Amino acid sequence: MTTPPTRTGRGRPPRLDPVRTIETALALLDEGGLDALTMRRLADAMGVQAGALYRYFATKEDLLTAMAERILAQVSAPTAEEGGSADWSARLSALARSLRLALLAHRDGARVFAGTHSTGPNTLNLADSGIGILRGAGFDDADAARALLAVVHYTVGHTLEEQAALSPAGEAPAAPEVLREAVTAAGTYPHLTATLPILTSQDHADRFEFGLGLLTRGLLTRA
Amino acid sequence: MTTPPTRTGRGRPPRLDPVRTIETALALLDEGGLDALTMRRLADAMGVQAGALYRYFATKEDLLTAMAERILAQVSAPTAEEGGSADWSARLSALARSLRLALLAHRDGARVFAGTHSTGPNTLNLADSGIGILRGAGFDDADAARALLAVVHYTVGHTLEEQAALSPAGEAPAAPEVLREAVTAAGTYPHLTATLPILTSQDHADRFEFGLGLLTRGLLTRA
DNA sequence: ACCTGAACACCGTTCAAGT
DNA sequence: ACCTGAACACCGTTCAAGT
Repeated sequence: MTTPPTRTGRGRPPRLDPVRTIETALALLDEGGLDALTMRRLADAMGVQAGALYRYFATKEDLLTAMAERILAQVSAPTAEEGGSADWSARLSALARSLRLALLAHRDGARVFAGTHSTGPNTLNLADSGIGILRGAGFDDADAARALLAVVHYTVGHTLEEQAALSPAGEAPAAPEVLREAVTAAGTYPHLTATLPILTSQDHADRFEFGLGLLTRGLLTRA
Repeated sequence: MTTPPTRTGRGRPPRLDPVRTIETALALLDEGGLDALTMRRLADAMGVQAGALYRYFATKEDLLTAMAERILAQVSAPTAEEGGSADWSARLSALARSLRLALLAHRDGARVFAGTHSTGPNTLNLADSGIGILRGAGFDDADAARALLAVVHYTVGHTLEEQAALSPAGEAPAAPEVLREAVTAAGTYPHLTATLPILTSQDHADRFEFGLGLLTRGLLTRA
């Protein structure tokens, strides 16, 4: 209890360890968004010179990949009771919802995820359990894999847009206003005009559920 | 025929016009990808100093938005004979395929599209005709709008991934190798192991069609 | 009106040198 | 082994001044 914090080797303990660095980077992400996350600012926050970061991350992209992997730690693979007994479509939906929430948990989380290609355990677990749900439901390998990819791509595409509409945080006139303006000004978009209330709605959860429902019901016709 | 090119006003004609600037920017995008497209390099290509670009585009983001709008010019709204007589699900699928191809027509096209929010005519036409197809099929306003958004989000998510796997162009070991390595090394991903051939397949058109089929068949159960 | 020149406040990355 | 200091080769953006 009174041991100095993390004194694993001899020599003086490094000021920089990858785990703390990734967590600090996520904190900076939440504060200022992806564009404000620079190697220099991260180094500052870690009390170190910028060049020192490169002993643990070869490039900024490597750092971002590690961040994406860390973000997916919040995805709960539904092997537990919550989804273990439910039917396959409910379990697949739960996985997709969990992915969306994990991405939403950090500012620009979807951008970080979409811009990297992690092959870490959290990422692979997500994919493995998703495909497992579908194979367990009787889908063949090709259908199970392609269906999981479709669900992930939809989820990322949706959340990317959801966070883009969210990130400006009160700078510009905000997307809905701009769209309403453009549509009404032109006057040549009857279907956009009719659906403007839905298109400018901020009920992103509802939107997400609708698309997710299409995918799972489409899958159901194949089962 | 012998008139000097584009002599519309008096005074000397500007060296910089927005249309040529956007086209040059797209050419630079195709050459080096999004990360290599800088305002300075674009200025160079236009034979001008970097600051001069700011008379026509307030920020780089504005330029990127104009590029996204230009990219969508290749999307053919299926009001013509190709899709005019087909049923609504075929027409909606044709629109989605057309969007994917337009994004694929430029390097990092999906990234440019996903990172911007154009309200130009090409963008609005795409959305209006998509929603129009669905309303014409009998869907109510809410369902038509949310279905079109789902299709667009899926298409963007898919194409983002498709181009990410494509862009490196032979630098790193390429995504499929890395994935195979990570999965086989861990040995704890039975479903990934079983579906590795599909997951590492490069038949992106097939993958896209599968997800698109899920969405349209899911929609069919609502019609 | 349109563009130049030059600056401001930054970037990611590398690498000899220190401790 | 781990980090500093300092540099290299860039960025986006602004703005007085020229023509």
